[in-house]
Amino acid sequence: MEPGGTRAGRPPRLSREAILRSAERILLEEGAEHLSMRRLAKELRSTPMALYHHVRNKDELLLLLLEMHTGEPDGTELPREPRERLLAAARSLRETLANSPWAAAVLAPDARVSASTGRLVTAMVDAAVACGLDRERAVHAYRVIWHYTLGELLVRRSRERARRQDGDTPWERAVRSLDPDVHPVLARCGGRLAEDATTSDYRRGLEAIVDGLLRPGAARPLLAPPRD
Amino acid sequence: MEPGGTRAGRPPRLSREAILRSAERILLEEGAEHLSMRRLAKELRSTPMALYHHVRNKDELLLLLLEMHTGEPDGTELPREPRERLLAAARSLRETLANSPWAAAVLAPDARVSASTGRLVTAMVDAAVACGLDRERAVHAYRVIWHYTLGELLVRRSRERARRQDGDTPWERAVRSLDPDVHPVLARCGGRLAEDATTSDYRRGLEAIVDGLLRPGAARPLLAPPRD
DNA sequence: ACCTGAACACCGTTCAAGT
DNA sequence: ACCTGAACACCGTTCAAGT
Repeated sequence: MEPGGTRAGRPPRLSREAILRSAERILLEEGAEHLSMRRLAKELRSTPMALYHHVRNKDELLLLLLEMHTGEPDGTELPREPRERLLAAARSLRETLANSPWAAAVLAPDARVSASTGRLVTAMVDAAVACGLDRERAVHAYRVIWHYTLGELLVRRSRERARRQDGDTPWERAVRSLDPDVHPVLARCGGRLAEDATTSDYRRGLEAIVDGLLRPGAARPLLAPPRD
Repeated sequence: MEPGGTRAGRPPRLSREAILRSAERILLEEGAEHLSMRRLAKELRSTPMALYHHVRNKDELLLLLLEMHTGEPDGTELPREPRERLLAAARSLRETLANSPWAAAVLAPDARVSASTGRLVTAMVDAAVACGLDRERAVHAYRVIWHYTLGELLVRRSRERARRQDGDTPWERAVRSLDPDVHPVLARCGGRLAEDATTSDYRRGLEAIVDGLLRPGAARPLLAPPRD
């Protein structure tokens, strides 16, 4: 219903790009818990509602941020040998997510965004097929690895966060203040069993998982007879 | 500074127990996202601040709720054979967490509460030792299994939540509204790769992982020579 | 078309006061 | 000792209006 189409009305001062840039700065420098629409608007010397003109809502904003980071290929060359390829893709996935300090915060509420790292996911499924699994089993193998990787990521994150505020998350304070007589388990091991999860721990676990998924027995029929 | 010690001052109308009961009701009937101190106070026909007299803060409240559920032994008898015992303990852990619909919401922000299911955790470590792993490797094995279990739990939860609101989380709406040309990966597989994660998928994966962790090669020295 | 301001319906938590 | 009310410093989002 307009004459030329483009270039009508007031010229924009904000842009989706500028918004994403600012949001990323906040995430990196202040952490995911400080990213809010209001805070972001302040950062841009604008009002909360101006943002809603460039982004549908906060969820879309987070989605775009995740896509921005994981969308760009990370350049690592994957090896050709199938098993090594599977391992390398998994490690690369973990690293990609670990290197955006906020990815975990975005993933936690809705974990299936896993798919946004498509290149690595398909690499993993293909490598699993090349290892001799049928398609169904290959997808299953990918999912097992993804669950392991996500779990490791989230646990490690929560430990780091706790340590960063020198051991005084509200949660930790709460654990410490519990009466050990009434809550023996929590009080006793408030974190002990989750020692430092290192990269080499992840790798060791990953190799065990992959070996397990590729073991000869993996080819047996899916509906194993129930034992009793 | 008081005469008899006990029974001084105004008689309590609220109690920690009553608060926890109400909180659980809200969690079960309305979901974790509706549990707030204010909402809970309203439920109890009281004020937000009255709660703080019985509970240090919201974190402690969640902690107590988790402990309440996972503290009570779930009665399942674990088999004696070590490998089966390991598997059964892991499955039981998953079930315990899966059956409190809010456990995931509590775990997500700080995943190391894993420890609150102490009986199963120690059962797993002990079973791993009985399977022939040394102590260090047994703890590592437990952690690998825990990471897998947590990841699976969170992914499954997020799918269920999405489905419950017949496929219309804000997040999903955001994914759908993305321009597929600009964000090909997310738009293409917005959920496809994370099909229905079933209990049998979990079990299959768990068995593969356990077999991998217990494979003969697991006994080789931890610092394997780097391949190149 | 792009932006603003005020408003709605919420949060967790602190502080000073009441009984 | 237990509870209340008002207040502080926040949220995400909608709606009506301005330029």
